[in-house]
Amino acid sequence: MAEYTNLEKIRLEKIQKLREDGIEPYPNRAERTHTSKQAIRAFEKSEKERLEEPLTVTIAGRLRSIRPMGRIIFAHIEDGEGHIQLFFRENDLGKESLKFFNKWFDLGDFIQARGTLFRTRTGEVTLRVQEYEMLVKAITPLPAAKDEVIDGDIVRHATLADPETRYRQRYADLAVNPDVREVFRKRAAILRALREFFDERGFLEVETPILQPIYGGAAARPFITHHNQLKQDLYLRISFELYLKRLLVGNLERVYEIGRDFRNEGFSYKHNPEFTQLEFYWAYADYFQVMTLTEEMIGFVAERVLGEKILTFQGNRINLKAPWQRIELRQGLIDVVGVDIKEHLSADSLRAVMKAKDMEPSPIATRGKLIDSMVGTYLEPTLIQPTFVYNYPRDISPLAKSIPGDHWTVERFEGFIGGMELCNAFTELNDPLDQESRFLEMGRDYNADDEERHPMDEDYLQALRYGMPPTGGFGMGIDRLVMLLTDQHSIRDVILFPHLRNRED
RNA sequence: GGGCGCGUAGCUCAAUGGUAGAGCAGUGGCCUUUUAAGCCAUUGGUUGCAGGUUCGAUCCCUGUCGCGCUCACCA
Repeated sequence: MAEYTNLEKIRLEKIQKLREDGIEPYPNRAERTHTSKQAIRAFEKSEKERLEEPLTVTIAGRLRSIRPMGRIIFAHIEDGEGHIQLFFRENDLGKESLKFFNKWFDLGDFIQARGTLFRTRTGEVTLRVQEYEMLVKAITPLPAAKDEVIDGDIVRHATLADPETRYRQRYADLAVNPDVREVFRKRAAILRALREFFDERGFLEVETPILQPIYGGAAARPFITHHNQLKQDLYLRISFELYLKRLLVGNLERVYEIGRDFRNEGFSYKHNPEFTQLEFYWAYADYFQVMTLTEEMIGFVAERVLGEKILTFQGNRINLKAPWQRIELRQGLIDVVGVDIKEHLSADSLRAVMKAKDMEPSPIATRGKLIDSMVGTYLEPTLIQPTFVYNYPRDISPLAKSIPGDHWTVERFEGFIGGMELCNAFTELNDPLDQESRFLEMGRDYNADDEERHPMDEDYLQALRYGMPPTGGFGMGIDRLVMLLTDQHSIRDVILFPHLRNRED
Protein backbone atom coordinates (compact mmCIF):
# COMPACT_ATOMS: atom_id res chain seq x y z
CA MET A 1 0.00 0.00 0.00
CA ALA A 2 1.24 3.39 -0.92
CA GLU A 3 1.67 5.89 1.84
CA TYR A 4 0.52 9.27 0.69
CA THR A 5 2.14 12.58 1.42
CA ASN A 6 0.09 15.55 2.53
CA LEU A 7 0.20 17.00 -0.95
CA GLU A 8 -1.10 13.73 -2.34
CA LYS A 9 -3.85 13.50 0.25
CA ILE A 10 -5.17 16.88 -0.83
CA ARG A 11 -5.34 15.71 -4.42
CA LEU A 12 -6.94 12.39 -3.47
CA GLU A 13 -9.61 14.34 -1.69
CA LYS A 14 -10.20 16.37 -4.84
CA ILE A 15 -10.68 13.15 -6.80
CA GLN A 16 -13.28 11.97 -4.32
CA LYS A 17 -15.15 15.27 -4.31
CA LEU A 18 -15.13 15.51 -8.08
CA ARG A 19 -16.69 12.05 -8.27
CA GLU A 20 -19.27 13.03 -5.68
CA ASP A 21 -20.19 15.89 -7.99
CA GLY A 22 -20.51 13.47 -10.90
CA ILE A 23 -17.29 14.49 -12.59
CA GLU A 24 -14.98 11.71 -13.67
CA PRO A 25 -11.34 12.70 -13.14
CA TYR A 26 -10.15 9.89 -15.43
CA PRO A 27 -12.49 9.93 -18.42
CA ASN A 28 -12.13 7.15 -20.97
CA ARG A 29 -11.84 9.30 -24.03
CA ALA A 30 -10.08 12.45 -25.03
CA GLU A 31 -10.28 14.65 -28.05
CA ARG A 32 -7.78 16.84 -29.70
CA THR A 33 -7.68 18.47 -33.07
CA HIS A 34 -4.19 19.97 -32.82
CA THR A 35 -1.00 19.40 -30.91
CA SER A 36 0.48 22.50 -29.34
CA LYS A 37 2.88 22.86 -32.24
CA GLN A 38 0.22 22.31 -34.88
CA ALA A 39 -2.05 24.85 -33.24
CA ILE A 40 0.65 27.50 -33.16
CA ARG A 41 1.59 26.82 -36.77
CA ALA A 42 -2.01 26.92 -37.92
CA PHE A 43 -2.50 30.23 -36.15
CA GLU A 44 0.63 31.75 -37.67
CA LYS A 45 -0.55 30.64 -41.08
CA SER A 46 -3.98 32.20 -40.56
CA GLU A 47 -2.28 35.43 -39.50
CA LYS A 48 -0.30 35.51 -42.72
CA GLU A 49 -3.40 34.89 -44.76
CA ARG A 50 -5.25 37.52 -42.73
CA LEU A 51 -8.18 35.23 -42.08
CA GLU A 52 -11.07 36.95 -40.38
CA GLU A 53 -12.52 33.88 -38.71
CA PRO A 54 -10.72 32.99 -35.48
CA LEU A 55 -9.19 29.55 -35.49
CA THR A 56 -10.96 27.08 -33.21
CA VAL A 57 -8.91 24.15 -31.89
CA THR A 58 -9.03 21.51 -29.19
CA ILE A 59 -5.73 20.78 -27.51
CA ALA A 60 -4.73 18.47 -24.68
CA GLY A 61 -1.77 18.16 -22.40
CA ARG A 62 -0.28 18.36 -18.97
CA LEU A 63 -0.64 21.52 -16.92
CA ARG A 64 2.82 22.87 -16.24
CA SER A 65 2.11 26.30 -14.85
CA ILE A 66 -0.93 28.21 -13.60
CA ARG A 67 -1.02 31.94 -13.01
CA PRO A 68 -4.37 33.01 -11.61
CA MET A 69 -5.00 36.75 -11.65
CA GLY A 70 -8.42 37.27 -10.26
CA ARG A 71 -10.98 36.98 -13.02
CA ILE A 72 -8.50 35.62 -15.52
CA ILE A 73 -6.06 32.75 -15.41
CA PHE A 74 -3.03 32.06 -17.53
CA ALA A 75 -1.68 28.54 -17.74
CA HIS A 76 0.74 26.55 -19.84
CA ILE A 77 0.20 23.02 -20.94
CA GLU A 78 2.83 20.72 -22.32
CA ASP A 79 2.24 17.92 -24.79
CA GLY A 80 4.51 15.58 -26.70
CA GLU A 81 5.63 18.30 -29.07
CA GLY A 82 5.86 21.41 -26.99
CA HIS A 83 3.79 23.78 -24.95
CA ILE A 84 1.08 26.34 -25.41
CA GLN A 85 -0.53 28.95 -23.22
CA LEU A 86 -4.14 28.77 -22.12
CA PHE A 87 -6.14 31.87 -21.23
CA PHE A 88 -9.21 31.49 -19.04
CA ARG A 89 -11.44 34.54 -18.64
CA GLU A 90 -14.56 34.94 -16.57
CA ASN A 91 -16.23 36.82 -19.42
CA ASP A 92 -15.74 33.83 -21.70
CA LEU A 93 -16.42 31.02 -19.28
CA GLY A 94 -18.66 32.41 -16.59
CA LYS A 95 -17.95 32.73 -12.91
CA GLU A 96 -18.60 29.11 -12.00
CA SER A 97 -16.43 27.62 -14.69
CA LEU A 98 -13.47 29.83 -13.82
CA LYS A 99 -13.84 29.01 -10.16
CA PHE A 100 -14.03 25.33 -10.99
CA PHE A 101 -10.69 25.43 -12.74
CA ASN A 102 -9.09 27.28 -9.86
CA LYS A 103 -10.43 24.91 -7.33
CA TRP A 104 -9.90 21.49 -8.85
CA PHE A 105 -6.95 21.67 -11.21
CA ASP A 106 -3.36 21.25 -10.09
CA LEU A 107 0.00 21.33 -11.80
CA GLY A 108 0.59 17.99 -13.45
CA ASP A 109 -3.05 17.29 -14.29
CA PHE A 110 -3.99 16.61 -17.89
CA ILE A 111 -6.55 18.91 -19.41
CA GLN A 112 -8.36 19.16 -22.71
CA ALA A 113 -9.36 22.63 -23.82
CA ARG A 114 -11.28 24.00 -26.76
CA GLY A 115 -11.24 27.60 -27.87
CA THR A 116 -9.92 30.13 -30.32
CA LEU A 117 -6.35 31.19 -30.82
CA PHE A 118 -5.10 34.72 -30.41
CA ARG A 119 -1.97 36.65 -29.54
CA THR A 120 -1.56 38.21 -26.13
CA ARG A 121 -0.13 41.66 -25.61
CA THR A 122 3.27 40.11 -25.15
CA GLY A 123 2.85 38.33 -28.49
CA GLU A 124 2.45 34.75 -27.32
CA VAL A 125 0.06 32.55 -29.29
CA THR A 126 -2.56 31.55 -26.76
CA LEU A 127 -5.76 29.56 -26.58
CA ARG A 128 -8.76 31.52 -25.36
CA VAL A 129 -10.53 28.69 -23.58
CA GLN A 130 -14.24 28.25 -24.20
CA GLU A 131 -14.64 24.74 -22.82
CA TYR A 132 -12.30 22.54 -20.90
CA GLU A 133 -12.33 19.13 -19.31
CA MET A 134 -10.15 17.23 -16.89
CA LEU A 135 -8.47 14.27 -18.57
CA VAL A 136 -6.32 13.00 -15.72
CA LYS A 137 -5.99 14.04 -12.13
CA ALA A 138 -2.36 13.68 -11.06
CA ILE A 139 -2.01 12.53 -7.48
CA THR A 140 1.72 12.96 -7.07
CA PRO A 141 2.99 16.45 -7.85
CA LEU A 142 5.70 16.55 -10.49
CA PRO A 143 9.15 16.93 -8.99
CA ALA A 144 9.69 20.40 -10.42
CA ALA A 145 9.07 23.67 -8.75
CA LYS A 146 8.24 26.11 -11.44
CA ASP A 147 8.39 26.91 -15.13
CA GLU A 148 9.49 30.11 -16.73
CA VAL A 149 9.06 30.89 -20.39
CA ILE A 150 12.06 32.65 -21.89
CA ASP A 151 11.97 33.36 -25.60
CA GLY A 152 9.32 30.72 -26.05
CA ASP A 153 11.28 28.01 -24.27
CA ILE A 154 10.25 26.58 -20.97
CA VAL A 155 12.97 26.98 -18.41
CA ARG A 156 12.60 24.83 -15.34
CA HIS A 157 13.64 26.07 -11.96
CA ALA A 158 14.77 23.72 -9.24
CA THR A 159 14.07 20.74 -11.38
CA LEU A 160 14.56 17.12 -10.48
CA ALA A 161 18.30 16.60 -10.15
CA ASP A 162 18.84 13.66 -7.80
CA PRO A 163 20.30 10.94 -10.05
CA GLU A 164 18.78 8.14 -8.07
CA THR A 165 15.24 9.45 -8.42
CA ARG A 166 15.86 10.32 -12.05
CA TYR A 167 16.84 6.73 -12.88
CA ARG A 168 14.36 4.95 -10.63
CA GLN A 169 11.47 7.16 -11.70
CA ARG A 170 12.48 7.82 -15.26
CA TYR A 171 8.87 8.71 -16.04
CA ALA A 172 9.13 11.68 -13.70
CA ASP A 173 12.54 12.59 -15.09
CA LEU A 174 11.17 12.54 -18.63
CA ALA A 175 8.04 14.44 -17.68
CA VAL A 176 10.06 17.22 -16.14
CA ASN A 177 13.35 17.36 -18.08
CA PRO A 178 12.86 18.02 -21.79
CA ASP A 179 16.54 17.52 -22.57
CA VAL A 180 16.28 13.97 -21.30
CA ARG A 181 13.51 13.34 -23.81
CA GLU A 182 15.78 14.80 -26.45
CA VAL A 183 18.55 12.30 -25.63
CA PHE A 184 16.18 9.42 -26.23
CA ARG A 185 14.82 10.90 -29.43
CA LYS A 186 18.40 11.10 -30.64
CA ARG A 187 18.97 7.54 -29.56
CA ALA A 188 16.07 6.44 -31.76
CA ALA A 189 17.45 8.50 -34.63
CA ILE A 190 20.83 6.83 -34.24
CA LEU A 191 19.30 3.37 -34.44
CA ARG A 192 17.28 4.41 -37.48
CA ALA A 193 20.38 5.80 -39.19
CA LEU A 194 22.39 2.65 -38.51
CA ARG A 195 19.69 0.46 -40.02
CA GLU A 196 19.46 2.71 -43.03
CA PHE A 197 23.23 2.60 -43.48
CA PHE A 198 23.40 -1.19 -43.47
CA ASP A 199 20.20 -1.77 -45.42
CA GLU A 200 21.46 0.49 -48.18
CA ARG A 201 24.63 -1.54 -48.42
CA GLY A 202 22.94 -4.88 -48.84
CA PHE A 203 23.27 -6.07 -45.25
CA LEU A 204 20.43 -8.25 -43.99
CA GLU A 205 19.10 -7.50 -40.53
CA VAL A 206 18.70 -10.75 -38.61
CA GLU A 207 17.77 -11.90 -35.13
CA THR A 208 19.64 -14.65 -33.33
CA PRO A 209 18.94 -16.36 -30.00
CA ILE A 210 19.19 -14.44 -26.77
CA LEU A 211 18.72 -17.64 -24.77
CA GLN A 212 21.68 -19.80 -25.63
CA PRO A 213 22.76 -23.25 -24.47
CA ILE A 214 26.42 -22.22 -24.85
CA TYR A 215 27.55 -18.63 -24.51
CA GLY A 216 30.45 -17.27 -26.47
CA GLY A 217 31.89 -14.61 -28.69
CA ALA A 218 33.24 -12.50 -25.85
CA ALA A 219 35.00 -12.88 -22.53
CA ALA A 220 32.37 -12.12 -19.97
CA ARG A 221 30.43 -13.84 -17.24
CA PRO A 222 26.93 -14.67 -18.39
CA PHE A 223 23.56 -14.56 -16.70
CA ILE A 224 22.17 -18.04 -16.22
CA THR A 225 18.52 -18.91 -16.49
CA HIS A 226 16.56 -22.11 -16.63
CA HIS A 227 14.03 -23.64 -18.96
CA ASN A 228 11.59 -25.62 -16.85
CA GLN A 229 10.19 -28.04 -19.39
CA LEU A 230 13.56 -28.82 -20.94
CA LYS A 231 15.10 -28.97 -17.47
CA GLN A 232 18.02 -27.15 -19.02
CA ASP A 233 20.10 -24.18 -17.96
CA LEU A 234 20.37 -21.49 -20.58
CA TYR A 235 22.57 -18.43 -20.80
CA LEU A 236 21.62 -14.94 -21.84
CA ARG A 237 23.90 -14.11 -24.71
CA ILE A 238 27.08 -12.15 -24.13
CA SER A 239 27.51 -11.53 -27.87
CA PHE A 240 25.91 -12.38 -31.21
CA GLU A 241 29.12 -13.35 -32.93
CA LEU A 242 29.01 -17.13 -33.18
CA TYR A 243 25.43 -17.19 -34.45
CA LEU A 244 25.96 -14.46 -37.00
CA LYS A 245 29.01 -16.17 -38.43
CA ARG A 246 27.00 -19.38 -38.81
CA LEU A 247 24.84 -17.37 -41.19
CA LEU A 248 27.82 -16.61 -43.40
CA VAL A 249 28.40 -20.33 -43.67
CA GLY A 250 24.82 -20.38 -44.94
CA ASN A 251 25.68 -17.96 -47.75
CA LEU A 252 24.10 -14.90 -46.20
CA GLU A 253 27.05 -12.74 -47.12
CA ARG A 254 26.22 -9.57 -45.28
CA VAL A 255 24.32 -9.66 -42.01
CA TYR A 256 23.88 -7.37 -39.06
CA GLU A 257 22.03 -7.49 -35.79
CA ILE A 258 21.14 -4.80 -33.33
CA GLY A 259 20.04 -6.10 -29.97
CA ARG A 260 20.71 -6.65 -26.34
CA ASP A 261 23.74 -8.32 -24.77
CA PHE A 262 23.90 -9.30 -21.12
CA ARG A 263 27.06 -9.45 -19.05
CA ASN A 264 27.08 -10.41 -15.42
CA GLU A 265 29.71 -7.94 -14.35
CA GLY A 266 30.14 -4.79 -12.34
CA PHE A 267 28.65 -1.58 -13.59
CA SER A 268 30.28 1.75 -14.13
CA TYR A 269 29.64 4.96 -16.02
CA LYS A 270 30.26 2.97 -19.19
CA HIS A 271 28.93 -0.46 -18.25
CA ASN A 272 25.35 -1.58 -17.75
CA PRO A 273 24.57 -5.30 -17.26
CA GLU A 274 22.41 -5.24 -20.34
CA PHE A 275 23.41 -3.07 -23.23
CA THR A 276 22.66 -2.66 -26.89
CA GLN A 277 25.14 -4.02 -29.36
CA LEU A 278 25.56 -3.78 -33.10
CA GLU A 279 27.43 -6.52 -34.89
CA PHE A 280 27.90 -6.95 -38.60
CA TYR A 281 29.70 -9.54 -40.71
CA TRP A 282 30.83 -8.86 -44.23
CA ALA A 283 31.99 -11.65 -46.50
CA TYR A 284 35.09 -11.10 -48.63
CA ALA A 285 36.19 -8.12 -46.56
CA ASP A 286 39.11 -7.88 -44.16
CA TYR A 287 39.66 -5.74 -41.11
CA PHE A 288 41.09 -2.82 -43.06
CA GLN A 289 37.95 -2.66 -45.19
CA VAL A 290 35.92 -2.83 -41.99
CA MET A 291 37.89 0.15 -40.69
CA THR A 292 36.92 2.16 -43.72
CA LEU A 293 33.29 1.13 -43.43
CA THR A 294 33.36 2.09 -39.76
CA GLU A 295 34.50 5.60 -40.59
CA GLU A 296 31.72 5.88 -43.13
CA MET A 297 29.12 4.48 -40.79
CA ILE A 298 29.90 6.74 -37.83
CA GLY A 299 30.14 9.73 -40.15
CA PHE A 300 26.81 8.85 -41.72
CA VAL A 301 25.07 8.51 -38.37
CA ALA A 302 26.51 11.79 -37.12
CA GLU A 303 25.35 13.57 -40.26
CA ARG A 304 21.88 12.16 -39.84
CA VAL A 305 21.59 12.91 -36.14
CA LEU A 306 23.68 16.04 -35.66
CA GLY A 307 23.77 17.38 -39.19
CA GLU A 308 27.56 17.39 -39.24
CA LYS A 309 30.61 15.29 -38.48
CA ILE A 310 31.86 17.56 -35.73
CA LEU A 311 30.72 17.07 -32.17
CA THR A 312 31.57 18.11 -28.66
CA PHE A 313 32.00 15.37 -26.10
CA GLN A 314 32.75 16.25 -22.48
CA GLY A 315 34.35 19.51 -23.50
CA ASN A 316 36.39 18.04 -26.37
CA ARG A 317 35.73 18.99 -29.95
CA ILE A 318 35.80 15.80 -31.96
CA ASN A 319 36.08 15.53 -35.73
CA LEU A 320 34.63 12.34 -37.19
CA LYS A 321 35.72 12.96 -40.74
CA ALA A 322 37.61 10.14 -42.43
CA PRO A 323 40.33 9.08 -42.38
CA TRP A 324 40.72 8.47 -38.67
CA GLN A 325 44.05 8.17 -37.00
CA ARG A 326 45.45 4.62 -37.19
CA ILE A 327 47.97 3.40 -34.66
CA GLU A 328 49.47 -0.04 -34.59
CA LEU A 329 49.05 -1.32 -31.06
CA ARG A 330 52.72 -2.19 -30.71
CA GLN A 331 53.80 1.30 -31.76
CA GLY A 332 51.14 2.90 -29.59
CA LEU A 333 52.52 1.21 -26.50
CA ILE A 334 56.09 2.05 -27.43
CA ASP A 335 55.00 5.70 -27.65
CA VAL A 336 52.96 5.78 -24.47
CA VAL A 337 54.83 3.53 -22.05
CA GLY A 338 58.06 2.73 -23.87
CA VAL A 339 57.45 -1.00 -23.95
CA ASP A 340 57.92 -2.97 -27.16
CA ILE A 341 55.66 -5.99 -26.84
CA LYS A 342 57.49 -7.71 -29.64
CA GLU A 343 60.49 -8.00 -27.34
CA HIS A 344 58.37 -9.66 -24.67
CA LEU A 345 56.70 -12.72 -26.02
CA SER A 346 55.93 -14.32 -22.67
CA ALA A 347 53.72 -13.02 -19.91
CA ASP A 348 56.59 -13.25 -17.41
CA SER A 349 58.94 -11.22 -19.55
CA LEU A 350 56.30 -8.59 -20.11
CA ARG A 351 55.44 -8.49 -16.42
CA ALA A 352 59.08 -7.92 -15.58
CA VAL A 353 59.42 -4.92 -17.88
CA MET A 354 56.12 -3.50 -16.66
CA LYS A 355 57.33 -3.72 -13.07
CA ALA A 356 60.55 -2.07 -14.11
CA LYS A 357 58.43 0.81 -15.43
CA ASP A 358 56.54 1.15 -12.14
CA MET A 359 53.38 -0.48 -13.40
CA GLU A 360 51.53 -3.05 -11.35
CA PRO A 361 50.83 -5.99 -13.63
CA SER A 362 48.42 -8.66 -12.51
CA PRO A 363 50.34 -11.76 -11.41
CA ILE A 364 47.90 -14.10 -13.13
CA ALA A 365 47.17 -12.27 -16.38
CA THR A 366 48.15 -13.74 -19.72
CA ARG A 367 50.44 -11.80 -22.04
CA GLY A 368 47.48 -10.56 -24.01
CA LYS A 369 45.64 -9.42 -20.92
CA LEU A 370 48.70 -7.50 -19.75
CA ILE A 371 48.93 -5.80 -23.12
CA ASP A 372 45.26 -5.03 -23.10
CA SER A 373 45.47 -3.53 -19.62
CA MET A 374 48.31 -1.24 -20.75
CA VAL A 375 46.20 -0.14 -23.70
CA GLY A 376 43.22 0.50 -21.44
CA THR A 377 45.22 2.38 -18.81
CA TYR A 378 47.73 4.38 -20.81
CA LEU A 379 46.66 4.53 -24.42
CA GLU A 380 42.85 4.62 -24.38
CA PRO A 381 42.48 7.82 -22.31
CA THR A 382 44.67 9.71 -24.79
CA LEU A 383 42.57 8.75 -27.80
CA ILE A 384 40.15 11.64 -27.91
CA GLN A 385 39.99 12.03 -31.69
CA PRO A 386 38.71 8.96 -33.54
CA THR A 387 41.48 6.38 -33.64
CA PHE A 388 41.87 2.80 -34.72
CA VAL A 389 44.33 0.76 -32.73
CA TYR A 390 45.16 -2.38 -34.70
CA ASN A 391 47.01 -5.69 -34.54
CA TYR A 392 46.14 -7.22 -31.21
CA PRO A 393 47.68 -10.06 -29.25
CA ARG A 394 46.48 -13.46 -30.32
CA ASP A 395 45.73 -14.93 -26.90
CA ILE A 396 42.95 -12.45 -26.15
CA SER A 397 41.45 -12.77 -29.61
CA PRO A 398 40.46 -16.40 -30.11
CA LEU A 399 38.03 -15.65 -32.92
CA ALA A 400 40.34 -13.48 -35.01
CA LYS A 401 42.65 -14.55 -37.78
CA SER A 402 46.38 -14.41 -37.24
CA ILE A 403 48.57 -12.15 -39.29
CA PRO A 404 50.34 -14.40 -41.80
CA GLY A 405 53.81 -15.21 -40.50
CA ASP A 406 53.16 -13.67 -37.07
CA HIS A 407 52.11 -16.22 -34.51
CA TRP A 408 51.58 -13.61 -31.79
CA THR A 409 49.33 -11.12 -33.48
CA VAL A 410 45.90 -11.13 -35.07
CA GLU A 411 44.15 -8.91 -37.60
CA ARG A 412 42.03 -7.02 -35.14
CA PHE A 413 41.33 -3.39 -34.35
CA GLU A 414 39.47 -1.41 -31.77
CA GLY A 415 38.01 2.04 -32.39
CA PHE A 416 38.34 4.75 -29.76
CA ILE A 417 36.66 8.13 -29.52
CA GLY A 418 36.59 10.53 -26.62
CA GLY A 419 38.98 8.33 -24.64
CA MET A 420 36.51 5.50 -24.74
CA GLU A 421 36.49 2.15 -26.51
CA LEU A 422 33.68 2.19 -29.02
CA CYS A 423 34.06 -0.83 -31.25
CA ASN A 424 36.02 -3.98 -31.87
CA ALA A 425 36.53 -5.78 -35.15
CA PHE A 426 38.65 -8.34 -36.89
CA THR A 427 39.30 -10.50 -39.84
CA GLU A 428 37.31 -13.51 -38.73
CA LEU A 429 39.02 -16.78 -38.07
CA ASN A 430 37.46 -19.23 -40.53
CA ASP A 431 39.94 -22.11 -40.29
CA PRO A 432 38.00 -24.72 -38.30
CA LEU A 433 41.13 -26.56 -37.18
CA ASP A 434 42.83 -23.39 -35.97
CA GLN A 435 39.59 -22.37 -34.27
CA GLU A 436 39.39 -25.68 -32.47
CA SER A 437 42.93 -25.35 -31.15
CA ARG A 438 42.21 -21.76 -30.07
CA PHE A 439 39.24 -22.93 -28.04
CA LEU A 440 41.45 -25.55 -26.45
CA GLU A 441 44.14 -22.92 -25.79
CA MET A 442 41.58 -20.71 -24.07
CA GLY A 443 40.48 -23.68 -22.01
CA ARG A 444 44.00 -24.02 -20.70
CA ASP A 445 44.39 -20.33 -19.88
CA TYR A 446 41.39 -20.24 -17.63
CA ASN A 447 40.41 -22.40 -14.70
CA ALA A 448 37.62 -24.85 -15.37
CA ASP A 449 35.32 -22.93 -13.04
CA ASP A 450 36.13 -19.52 -14.51
CA GLU A 451 32.90 -18.36 -16.09
CA GLU A 452 34.82 -16.12 -18.47
CA ARG A 453 36.37 -19.19 -19.99
CA HIS A 454 35.47 -19.52 -23.59
CA PRO A 455 33.44 -22.71 -23.76
CA MET A 456 33.98 -25.08 -26.65
CA ASP A 457 31.18 -24.65 -29.14
CA GLU A 458 31.15 -27.87 -31.17
CA ASP A 459 28.28 -26.79 -33.34
CA TYR A 460 30.12 -23.62 -34.29
CA LEU A 461 33.12 -25.69 -35.32
CA GLN A 462 30.79 -27.89 -37.36
CA ALA A 463 29.55 -24.80 -39.14
CA LEU A 464 33.11 -23.70 -39.94
CA ARG A 465 33.88 -27.15 -41.34
CA TYR A 466 31.31 -26.47 -44.06
CA GLY A 467 33.35 -23.42 -44.95
CA MET A 468 32.90 -19.78 -44.02
CA PRO A 469 34.04 -17.23 -46.58
CA PRO A 470 36.82 -14.81 -45.63
CA THR A 471 34.96 -12.29 -43.52
CA GLY A 472 35.39 -9.02 -41.72
CA GLY A 473 33.35 -8.72 -38.53
CA PHE A 474 32.53 -5.83 -36.25
CA GLY A 475 30.90 -5.11 -32.89
CA MET A 476 30.01 -1.80 -31.28
CA GLY A 477 28.29 -0.73 -28.09
CA ILE A 478 25.39 1.41 -29.21
CA ASP A 479 24.99 2.98 -25.79
CA ARG A 480 28.50 4.39 -26.02
CA LEU A 481 27.81 5.75 -29.47
CA VAL A 482 24.72 7.44 -28.06
CA MET A 483 26.78 8.85 -25.19
CA LEU A 484 29.16 10.30 -27.72
CA LEU A 485 26.51 11.84 -29.95
CA THR A 486 24.46 13.24 -27.08
CA ASP A 487 27.42 14.32 -24.93
CA GLN A 488 26.38 12.26 -21.93
CA HIS A 489 29.02 11.23 -19.44
CA SER A 490 27.22 8.20 -18.04
CA ILE A 491 25.73 5.20 -19.80
CA ARG A 492 22.82 5.51 -17.37
CA ASP A 493 21.86 8.72 -19.08
CA VAL A 494 21.36 7.00 -22.42
CA ILE A 495 19.49 3.94 -21.11
CA LEU A 496 15.88 4.63 -20.22
CA PHE A 497 15.77 2.26 -17.27
CA PRO A 498 19.33 1.59 -16.14
CA HIS A 499 19.81 -1.17 -13.63
CA LEU A 500 20.03 -0.06 -10.00
CA ARG A 501 20.15 -2.03 -6.77
CA ASN A 502 16.93 -2.84 -5.02
CA ARG A 503 16.08 -0.61 -2.15
CA GLU A 504 15.48 -2.33 1.16
CA ASP A 505 15.26 0.09 4.02
C1' G B 1 34.53 -6.15 -3.78
C1' G B 2 38.08 -1.69 -1.75
C1' G B 3 38.57 3.74 -0.87
C1' C B 4 36.31 8.64 -0.67
C1' G B 5 31.83 11.56 -0.59
C1' C B 6 26.58 12.24 -0.13
C1' G B 7 21.38 11.14 1.94
C1' U B 8 17.37 17.27 5.78
C1' A B 9 9.80 19.43 3.56
C1' G B 10 6.81 17.40 -2.89
C1' C B 11 11.43 19.88 -5.65
C1' U B 12 16.17 22.75 -5.10
C1' C B 13 19.06 23.78 -1.00
C1' A B 14 20.56 26.07 4.21
C1' A B 15 21.65 25.22 9.55
C1' U B 16 23.64 24.26 14.83
C1' G B 17 26.04 19.13 20.26
C1' G B 18 20.42 22.62 22.94
C1' U B 19 15.41 19.42 19.63
C1' A B 20 15.32 22.41 11.96
C1' G B 21 15.00 27.00 8.06
C1' A B 22 14.55 29.49 2.93
C1' G B 23 12.71 29.75 -2.19
C1' C B 24 9.31 27.35 -5.17
C1' A B 25 5.08 23.89 -4.74
C1' G B 26 0.57 23.34 -1.31
C1' U B 27 -3.68 25.82 1.55
C1' G B 28 -6.91 30.58 2.41
C1' G B 29 -7.64 35.59 0.52
C1' C B 30 -6.97 40.12 -3.14
C1' C B 31 -6.07 40.90 -8.30
C1' U B 32 -9.63 40.79 -16.13
C1' U B 33 -3.40 40.22 -21.04
C1' U B 34 0.33 37.39 -17.21
C1' U B 35 5.54 35.12 -18.23
C1' A B 36 9.77 32.17 -12.16
C1' A B 37 3.19 37.37 -12.20
C1' G B 38 2.52 40.25 -7.65
C1' C B 39 0.65 41.21 -2.57
C1' C B 40 -1.24 39.36 2.46
C1' A B 41 -1.76 35.12 5.58
C1' U B 42 -0.65 30.01 6.40
C1' U B 43 0.26 24.36 6.52
C1' G B 44 4.15 21.15 5.96
C1' G B 45 9.84 17.21 8.67
C1' U B 46 10.38 10.04 12.87
C1' U B 47 16.84 14.99 9.26
C1' G B 48 17.61 7.16 4.68
C1' C B 49 17.31 3.02 8.48
C1' A B 50 19.13 0.65 13.26
C1' G B 51 22.06 1.11 17.35
C1' G B 52 25.79 3.75 20.56
C1' U B 53 28.11 8.09 23.25
C1' U B 54 25.73 12.33 25.73
C1' C B 55 21.60 15.56 30.49
C1' G B 56 20.55 16.45 25.23
C1' A B 57 22.35 13.97 18.43
C1' U B 58 20.21 16.18 12.26
C1' C B 59 25.45 17.16 13.82
C1' C B 60 30.04 12.80 17.10
C1' C B 61 30.79 7.10 16.78
C1' U B 62 29.39 2.01 14.84
C1' G B 63 26.57 -0.85 11.64
C1' U B 64 23.29 -0.98 7.56
C1' C B 65 20.58 0.48 2.88
C1' G B 66 20.82 3.48 -1.41
C1' C B 67 23.22 6.95 -4.75
C1' G B 68 27.68 9.37 -6.80
C1' C B 69 32.98 9.48 -7.78
C1' U B 70 37.15 6.34 -7.98
C1' C B 71 40.09 1.80 -7.97
C1' A B 72 39.68 -3.31 -9.01
C1' C B 73 37.02 -6.27 -12.48
C1' C B 74 35.49 -5.88 -17.61
C1' A B 75 39.10 -10.28 -25.21
